[in-house]
Amino acid sequence: MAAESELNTGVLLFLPYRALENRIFATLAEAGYDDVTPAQARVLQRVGPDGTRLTELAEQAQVTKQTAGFLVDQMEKAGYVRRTPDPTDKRARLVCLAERAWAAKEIADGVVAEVEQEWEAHLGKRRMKQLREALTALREITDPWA
Amino acid sequence: MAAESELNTGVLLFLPYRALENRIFATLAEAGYDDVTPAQARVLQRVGPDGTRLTELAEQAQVTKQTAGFLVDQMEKAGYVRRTPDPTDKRARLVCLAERAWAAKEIADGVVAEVEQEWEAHLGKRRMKQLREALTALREITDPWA
DNA sequence: CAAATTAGTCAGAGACTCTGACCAATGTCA
DNA sequence: TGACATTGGTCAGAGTCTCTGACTAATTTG
Repeated sequence: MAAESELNTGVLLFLPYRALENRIFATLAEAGYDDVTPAQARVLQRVGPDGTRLTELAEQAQVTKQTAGFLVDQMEKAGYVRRTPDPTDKRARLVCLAERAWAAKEIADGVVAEVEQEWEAHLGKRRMKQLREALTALREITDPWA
Repeated sequence: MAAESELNTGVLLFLPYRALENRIFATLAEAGYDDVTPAQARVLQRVGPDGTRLTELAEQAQVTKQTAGFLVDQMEKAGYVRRTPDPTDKRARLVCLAERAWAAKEIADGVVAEVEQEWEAHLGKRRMKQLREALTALREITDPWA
């Protein structure tokens, strides 16, 4: 290789992202949550505390509502979510986190905190803060739901 | 929502990454390269200038060699890559970029440059530099091939 | 040289995602 | 109010992606 960092910013973003994701899945699997697939997790992550509609989940996870429905079906069978009728719209149902999801989420949050600490230890408090600050600002122009 | 940024660093990394990826695929598709799939692209990205072995592609893209082989087969048919015998090892073959891939890569590189400029315009030169600097440092502990 | 390793393929199955066609409830507006 | 468009969601079918397991051939190691 030649000079310092030849990588484009996309790859630079992706590398740590994937490292974190891998850690989360590995820890979750060890703890017995080996039945969540990455595809399911991408949807599960977006379920809000008061439940979220399928269509909204689909949009945010960037899949079709059919796909989202398919994944929610599986997660429902596996005990991660529940569907409850939406009181404000008889067509809709709210996807809500069930017990198993809350428990898994607790573990996942723990891993995230752990990894963030490792990163801060490596970068130093100042650069870690700058990183989060820049990424948060970037969100304004890259996150459609910001 | 409550305070400022409640999002964990993983999500923060993923959001801009996906925004960039979406832009690349959209532009590529407009330019007639609508036959590369995301899965293929993840492998294609890793092909070095002098060709790369299937096994190495598989490792870096984090898929099995069977999967990598399957994707390379398709890209070979579509004219994106070529397989040439590895002069140093009769078992192996080198996957090399073909004409169509070079052309697509040029477009993709253009989009990346464009998006990076937009980001810099939004963040300012200083914060963009800090961002890349922090990400590059992070690579030391998150990139197995660093 | 025999044994272990490494590069890659073949076969089959499961997981993921999409398009198209639908139904039911809601919203819009003349 | 009542037709029409929109929105939330499902069903059916097909194509894509990925994995596990088993196997061949070339290379490396002791």
